[in-house]
Amino acid sequence: MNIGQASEASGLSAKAIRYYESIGLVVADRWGNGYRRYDDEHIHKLRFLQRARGLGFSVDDCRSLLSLYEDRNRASAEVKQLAQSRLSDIDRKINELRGMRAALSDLIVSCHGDSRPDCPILDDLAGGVMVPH
Amino acid sequence: MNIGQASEASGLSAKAIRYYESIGLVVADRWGNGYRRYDDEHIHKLRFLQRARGLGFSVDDCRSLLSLYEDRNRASAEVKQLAQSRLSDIDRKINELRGMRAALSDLIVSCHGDSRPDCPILDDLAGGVMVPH
DNA sequence: GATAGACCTTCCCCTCACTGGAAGGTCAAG
DNA sequence: CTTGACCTTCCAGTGAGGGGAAGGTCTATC
Repeated sequence: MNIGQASEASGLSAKAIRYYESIGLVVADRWGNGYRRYDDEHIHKLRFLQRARGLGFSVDDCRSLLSLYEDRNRASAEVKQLAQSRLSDIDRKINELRGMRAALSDLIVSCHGDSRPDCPILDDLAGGVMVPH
Repeated sequence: MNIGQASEASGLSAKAIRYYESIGLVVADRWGNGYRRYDDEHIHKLRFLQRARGLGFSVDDCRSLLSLYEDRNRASAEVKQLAQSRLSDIDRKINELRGMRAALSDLIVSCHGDSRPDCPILDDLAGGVMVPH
């Protein structure tokens, strides 16, 4: 299997796969012509990476997860802890975005949005004045 | 006012202020000794930037907002549209994070998290199998 | 007047997780 | 033999600054 098929099979771009190899995450074998050769084990790990990245784990998290995955004797507690810390990150981000959303939404509601030049959004940004409800 | 006071007054780091100057957002005057000099107008714009960035506007958005702010004849509709598109971005991100959160949370619940090596989180990442409720 | 320390300057490299592109090698089909 | 798809490595860039070096400047103290 060349990198093109590996890309298709894993859902990662060829660029990403080469990048993961360059940082030592999933290192392919080589054919005689220098092309990368992937077997099922590689694809498995690449899919693992693709899914973990999709869940928001950093590449560094993925390195830990992969090594935990390859260690037959690891405790699941370690993995759970990593996942829980990711969950906290996600919750924090969601809350932050909700705060932004509320502020921005208030501003948008209060802006008539026509051709008149006075705009509560800019006024708020300029002065930091709270928009009255 | 030197950059240190400008930093304190605006809530931006000196590095950020220099960066904004380097990309032409807020360009300071200079004293005779080469130090940057800030007046109230500069501080005003820097605070504007700080608030807009805090609401998640990109630096490029900020460039637009600043020029809209400086244009006495602009229509508020333009600003409102920019803000609304930001709001959509935020909603999209929140939904994406909620999806991640749900998936991750399911996995965490199903993982006993003790010293046993079998771990549904890793199993899911490895196989892409849905965790049964 | 010397010196210490706080502040300022520019400059360059680092981040993160890749993406884009250039220059060139390899392979299968026609 | 050529075309086009595929592959290789390497270099540069992204966003939004952060870290730190090397050196200039200001103020206070001795």
